[in-house]
Amino acid sequence: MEPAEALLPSKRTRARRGDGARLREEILVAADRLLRETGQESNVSIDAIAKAVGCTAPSIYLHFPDRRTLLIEVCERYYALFGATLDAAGAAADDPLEALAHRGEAYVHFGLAHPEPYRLLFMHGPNDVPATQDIARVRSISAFDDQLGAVQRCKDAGYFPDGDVYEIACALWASAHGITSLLISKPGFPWPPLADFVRATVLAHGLGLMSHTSSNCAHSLDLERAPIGER
Amino acid sequence: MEPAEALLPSKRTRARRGDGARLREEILVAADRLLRETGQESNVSIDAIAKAVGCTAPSIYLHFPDRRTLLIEVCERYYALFGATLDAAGAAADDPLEALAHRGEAYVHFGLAHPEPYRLLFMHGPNDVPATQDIARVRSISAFDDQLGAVQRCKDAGYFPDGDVYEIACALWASAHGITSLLISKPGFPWPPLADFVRATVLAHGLGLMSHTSSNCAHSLDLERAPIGER
DNA sequence: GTCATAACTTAGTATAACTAAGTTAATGTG
DNA sequence: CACATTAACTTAGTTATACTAAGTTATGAC
Repeated sequence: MEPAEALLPSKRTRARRGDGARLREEILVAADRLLRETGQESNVSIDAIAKAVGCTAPSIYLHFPDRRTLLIEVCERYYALFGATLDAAGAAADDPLEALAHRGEAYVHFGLAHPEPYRLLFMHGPNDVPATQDIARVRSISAFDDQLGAVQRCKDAGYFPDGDVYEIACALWASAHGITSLLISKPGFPWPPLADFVRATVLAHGLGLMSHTSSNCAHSLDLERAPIGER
Repeated sequence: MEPAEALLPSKRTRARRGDGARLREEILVAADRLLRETGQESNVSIDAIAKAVGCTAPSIYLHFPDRRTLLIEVCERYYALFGATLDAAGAAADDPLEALAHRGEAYVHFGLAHPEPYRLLFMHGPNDVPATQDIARVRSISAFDDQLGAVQRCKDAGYFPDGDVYEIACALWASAHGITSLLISKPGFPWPPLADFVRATVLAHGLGLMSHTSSNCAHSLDLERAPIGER
């Protein structure tokens, strides 16, 4: 029998050999809890996490290179469910354009339900965390390829005959992101009702690109794919 | 004659009485220079500013309550020109819908030309700086009222007969913001060409909301004004 | 038992924002 | 023109932060 265990709140027992990942997981869980409870990334300090876990601060650096990378991993866990959520929302509609609107609404709602993760993943500066610049990861967490599919189904149904699927997917992403991020940044602004806000954007694209030939506007859209974004 | 002036790089002479604002101005200029030179808000520390100005760190707190408020003021100076820039871009077009597209392009270009100011003013968290939540200031720096006017001119020209001007203005702002902020956040992503990107969004709104009555989509837009944004 | 080493801790550095309390010098007043 | 007032600024510090160097503990193979 080991000596009387102290009754201190969170005295961790050292992990078994080969089970070092246990602490790693506890760190992620604690950081997530702190993020949700405090609602602000800045409150999730290394010391706060260590205290919550019951280990010391330097132990965290055995499992994560730095604080930001740790936080990004916490946030990315939320977005593991993101694609499935959007798909489920889209599947509830028969019409593919309607499905696109549902996906857009679901996108915004998901972002608003988890504002700080959204902010860290999609509203950072270009040099904040290298991981957030990895294109494959960006495509993955934003469910971009699913979005391409959803737009393609619209095109297949005849919705935007002259539109470029890739560009429309980007434009709709940008719109949904714009709504989400503005609502997160400026919650006090008198925004229109959210559902109509999203729907108007999606339907505008759907209808506008449909009636493209009847345009009374001087310029055609002449869409083309770009290899890389230019400043 | 005063004793031999040291030849140190930036030995400030104390301001005259009643001219305390001189240091304030020098601080703003120096912070702006640092922001542009380093390209990252995090590099513009109080110490760095003080060193650049040639004063000591605490002197800065005689003129600004905290670092973030100071930085916001630096950024807002950029956006003093914003409204005029958008107006100029819009004035170059005859057709009001075309003008709206020009405004959108100008919006994105301005943001990309000054990414860090844009980021600090429009991509922050809700609790970062109180000043960024002031609705009047938000309307002012984003040139929202001008945008309302530009949308109204489209409606007057018959562009979106069933559309709500306020909601369309918000939607177009969100789209332009979405493009701008995603390009800032994810510069490595293979975005479509910027001009077409913006144009497609604006024209989609213009054309889509025009052809509203001919919609083959089940739902009408039934737009209505909201008093305040709900989560 | 013993020993290699995975899993941690102790003690510290560096840099950041911000503050308390003092000093310097410009200027209105006698 | 002395001199008191006080705006304008400094010196010296506190606290909080991310992160590191170097040590210690205990697990489990032998």
